Amino acid sequence: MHFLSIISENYPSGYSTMSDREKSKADHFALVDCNNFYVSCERLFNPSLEGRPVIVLSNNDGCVISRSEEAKSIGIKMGMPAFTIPDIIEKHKVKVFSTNYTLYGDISHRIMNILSSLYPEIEIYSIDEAFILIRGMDDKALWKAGENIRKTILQWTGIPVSTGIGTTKTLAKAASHHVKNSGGEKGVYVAGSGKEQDVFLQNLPVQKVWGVGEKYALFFQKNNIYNAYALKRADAFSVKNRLGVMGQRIVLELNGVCCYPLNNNPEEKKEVCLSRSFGKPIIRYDDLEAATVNYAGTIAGKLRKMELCAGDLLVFVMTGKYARGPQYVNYKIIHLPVPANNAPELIHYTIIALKQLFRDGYQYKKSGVIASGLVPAAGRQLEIWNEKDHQRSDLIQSVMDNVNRKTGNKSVKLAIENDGSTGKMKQEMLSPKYTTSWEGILQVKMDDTESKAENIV
DNA sequence: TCTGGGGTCCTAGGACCC
DNA sequence: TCTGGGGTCCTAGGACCC
Repeated sequence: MHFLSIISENYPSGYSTMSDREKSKADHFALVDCNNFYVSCERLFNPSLEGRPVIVLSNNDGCVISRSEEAKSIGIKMGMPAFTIPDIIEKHKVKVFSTNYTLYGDISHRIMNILSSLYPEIEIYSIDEAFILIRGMDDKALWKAGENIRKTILQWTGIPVSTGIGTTKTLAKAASHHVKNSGGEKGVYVAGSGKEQDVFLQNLPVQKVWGVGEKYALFFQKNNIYNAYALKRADAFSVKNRLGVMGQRIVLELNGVCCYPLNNNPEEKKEVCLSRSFGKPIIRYDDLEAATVNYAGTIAGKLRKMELCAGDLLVFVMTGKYARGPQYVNYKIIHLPVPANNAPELIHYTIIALKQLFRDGYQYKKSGVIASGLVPAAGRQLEIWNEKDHQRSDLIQSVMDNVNRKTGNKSVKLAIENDGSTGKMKQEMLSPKYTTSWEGILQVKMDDTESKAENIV
């Protein structure tokens, strides 16, 4: 049965009735997106990587998470496990990097600063993307603005970006997708309006529309909707019946009805999570505890930085989902008697949970801690019975924080926190922290005939 | 041997209340 | 066959994002 067989031929009433002229000058969203961001970061400090296939791997050197154009063209797909492609790497001399978040985070920060100096109405959407609001420009001016963004960021940081522009975030996303696939050398596309926009949307497969994942794509295809244009013309209310408001919003946004305004003042986080796969499977309880306790300690630090306390702690453990042998996945939620953000308490409850979760005879591959029920540290409710212990833990923590601030990171830590060697990640091809660590700074050698940059670490 | 990690939002259904 | 009805709050799980 095709639930979407009623396709609305006319614009549903109640939608925007602006003239084309008014529309063209309306507010626009621009999505600025760094091209192959992690690879571009690696190339910044290693020019010999230009023109070569380069990839960056996820934690534990697991999957491919960033690819240069050359790597894409030889068939390396996003998310491929690295161990399945040694022959391609060998044959094409692919340069492989472990992920270096310290470096990428720092470059990202610089780019976002530049962008927000150009356009103060900005929403940082991910490490390599931001939405900005551009007001009162016509198409011609929008193209110019996009080109200027690209030129400025390239000149000031060396990172190439592309910009997609449209009257909603979904249209801006679609435009950005178009830039990357059409190899537009200007690095800009404006979704435009009328016939031109229809053609552009017809060329966008429905599964590439922002908000359409595997399940939604399947549903649309079953209903003969294969591209963004067909989805735009689908009846928003039929879609809502089957997919809920999320589906409806996608259709509305494609029609230029804004459902997702710019969020330039993101509220505080709702949860903080830290989890890792282990380099080697863990069998003993002590090792599992040693690895997991550090996550709790790190989360406590993040919470203090955000001036938040956690009301609940979720601790989980799991065996490798691809491993042979018995499988085990379990979690435990602990409601803290008093919201906390000091390491001693979070670690205390993490251990209580872990002891209940641990079963002998399994090869653990991953564990994690999620803090939720976050409340502002200043306004938290104290519980009279626990106040004494609580204040003691807070005091210990603040003394440690003070010492660490003066003497450097983690020079004082709890005895139970360890050096992180248990369950350590595999990172065999890590580049230096070029921009955030003295040891990582690039050294330049000059002689009479040539100049070359190399890093001696 | 080797397959990432950190998020958000929505919804259905259960518990509970009057 | 029929067993009250309506409301709120919470939570687990699903779907999606980068």
